[in-house]
Amino acid sequence: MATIKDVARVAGVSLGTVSNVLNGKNSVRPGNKRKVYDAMKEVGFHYNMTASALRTKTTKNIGLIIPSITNPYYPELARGVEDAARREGLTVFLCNDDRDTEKERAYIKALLSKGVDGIILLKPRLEHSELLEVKERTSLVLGDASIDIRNEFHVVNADDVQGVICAMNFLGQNGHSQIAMITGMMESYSSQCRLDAYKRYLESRKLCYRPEYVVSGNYSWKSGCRLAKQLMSLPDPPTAIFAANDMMAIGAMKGVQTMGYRIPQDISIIGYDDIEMSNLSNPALTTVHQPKYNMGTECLKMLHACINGKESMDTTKRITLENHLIIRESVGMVR
Amino acid sequence: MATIKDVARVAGVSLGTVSNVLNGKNSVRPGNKRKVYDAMKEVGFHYNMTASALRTKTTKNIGLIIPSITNPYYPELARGVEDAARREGLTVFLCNDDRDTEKERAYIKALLSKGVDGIILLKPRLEHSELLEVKERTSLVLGDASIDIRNEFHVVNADDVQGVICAMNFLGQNGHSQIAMITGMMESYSSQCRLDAYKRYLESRKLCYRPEYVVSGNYSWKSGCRLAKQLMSLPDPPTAIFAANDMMAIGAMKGVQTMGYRIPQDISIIGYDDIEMSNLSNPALTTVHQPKYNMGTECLKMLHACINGKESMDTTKRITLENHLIIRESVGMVR
DNA sequence: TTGTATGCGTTATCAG
DNA sequence: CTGATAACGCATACAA
Repeated sequence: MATIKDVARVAGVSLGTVSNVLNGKNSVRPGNKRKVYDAMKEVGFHYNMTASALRTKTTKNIGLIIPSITNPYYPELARGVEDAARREGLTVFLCNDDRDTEKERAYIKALLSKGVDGIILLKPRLEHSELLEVKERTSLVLGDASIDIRNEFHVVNADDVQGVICAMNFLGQNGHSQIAMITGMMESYSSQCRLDAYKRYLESRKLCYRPEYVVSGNYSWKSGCRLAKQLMSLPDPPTAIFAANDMMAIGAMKGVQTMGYRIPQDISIIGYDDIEMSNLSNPALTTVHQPKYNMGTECLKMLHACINGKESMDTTKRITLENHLIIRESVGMVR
Repeated sequence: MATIKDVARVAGVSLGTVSNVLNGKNSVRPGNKRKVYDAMKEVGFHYNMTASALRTKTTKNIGLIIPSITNPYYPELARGVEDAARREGLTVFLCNDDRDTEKERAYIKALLSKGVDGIILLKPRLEHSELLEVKERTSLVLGDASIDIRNEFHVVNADDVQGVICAMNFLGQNGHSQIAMITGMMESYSSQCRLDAYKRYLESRKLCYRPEYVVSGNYSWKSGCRLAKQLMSLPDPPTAIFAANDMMAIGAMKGVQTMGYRIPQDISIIGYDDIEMSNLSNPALTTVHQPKYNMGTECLKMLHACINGKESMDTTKRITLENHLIIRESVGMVR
């Protein structure tokens, strides 16, 4: 394997000079630059980033830890991260933590050991103190994270309460007052936010909160299917169901349809996320669009700023992205 | 940042000893081992894999290059790779090449420079000679790749012709003889395989091949929707449509439904891949299941074997995984 | 079993 | 502008 040493020898210049042309330093005589390039070709030189990393203490690698790549929400976000990363010359380690704290910890440890320049951690499960330790050792950006009161972390979130209000308002405009909710897993911060926003909406409209209208799923279509059936079996079933993600919403559609209900004539269904498949359900799903790709790019931009030390006092430490409603066919006027 | 040097000093042993306990060499006196561990805690030691990588020339990192993470086919495969990789202590760089040869080349170059121990390349677009160069520099496993006559590469494929035959047979059993096909992009090797298999099936059944029944999509649901409509507008429309992936199949369902056709009474539709969403279409999609996750784990196993030099003459260089049919609701007896 | 010295391929420092 | 030389943190021969 040819090294810059070989290049230097063949080019008849010194190590330092080769290194300089490699790093685009302009303090190299054009003639020498030429010679170096020729020599690189001649000896078949390949730059070794590992050596560079050891010396400079920067690897140009970052870690992205997501709950699950199988959940269609995350690939798009991951894509946003990757595209933005490539623009900055960064390569990303993609890691699934399966919503498992141990796995999350293990991946962080591995990434740290590999000397990543930074980590983007989505839906962090580690507790405050551990997160602080990570932040001590590398640049850290949190996504979909609960608020840290003390403003200690860099975080980018989507505006859950605004998104829920969007959906609930639209249901309200369509005359719905009996609105059920299929929440996500309640350990999750954003699930709590969404449920809170749901309750607050009800309050603001002087609608009564019915505990039996709130059920908790696990983001899978199967749970949506099962819970929707359960909801529709209530003595006084809802006229609309709001699911905390599209997978569950689509499952819910399937569930109520097998019971013989028509959507949206008999029951309205609204989702959250706007995954591609929500176009394809029958009827097409009305849902809250989350700016997934943008969340990814924003995460990376923020991380990049941290890495480059532009994260001074005045730098934005917190970004909250807005959602918006996508009106399709699954919501109708109340009967 | 504490190094093994610090640990050695604090533990009162030598550098080499610390290195030995780190690498699990059993030739360390228990007492010393203990002292080393204590010292590591005391000085807050963190292992630096970059340094190790420079020295040993192995990074424990690998690259996985896929066409698109947004296509629901790949996340599951990627997941298989990741899970198997973790078991081997490998971390994976995930890269999307967007079916763009330039991007593919760029990613490979970057990965090589980062010293990955191996690369899994899915649906390779680079030509033979370039691939050979890559193989010179690192371990390489190809997935979803066209056959290399000379048996020069390690490759894992799904059995396209067997999968197509599965689908066509099932259609045949249901009395269909007018079967249209929505293919993938014809630059792709597996698209060609599938089309070939389709033609051969027709031939074997003495059915005539009608060019107007074969249309070419781009894997998106929109193309499936458009092309299905086109197919149904033919003077003599087909009784069944076979789409080369589920996204197009589901799009096709949507398309024919908007034209007023009922599935499967008026038209049967069959897909390929068995992505999760195919459970959720209405009616549920009958499709060919591809062992996506297994393809991922098999790719990694093979790569791992290559890395460890077990890739001698007798080692399997080629694996072909079987598909199987998932019968749901979108195919019916011909009217 | 343990210690010492050397090198992995770069970058950085500092004379020249 | 260029060249020599010393790190970076670890692994490995080899000597003890």
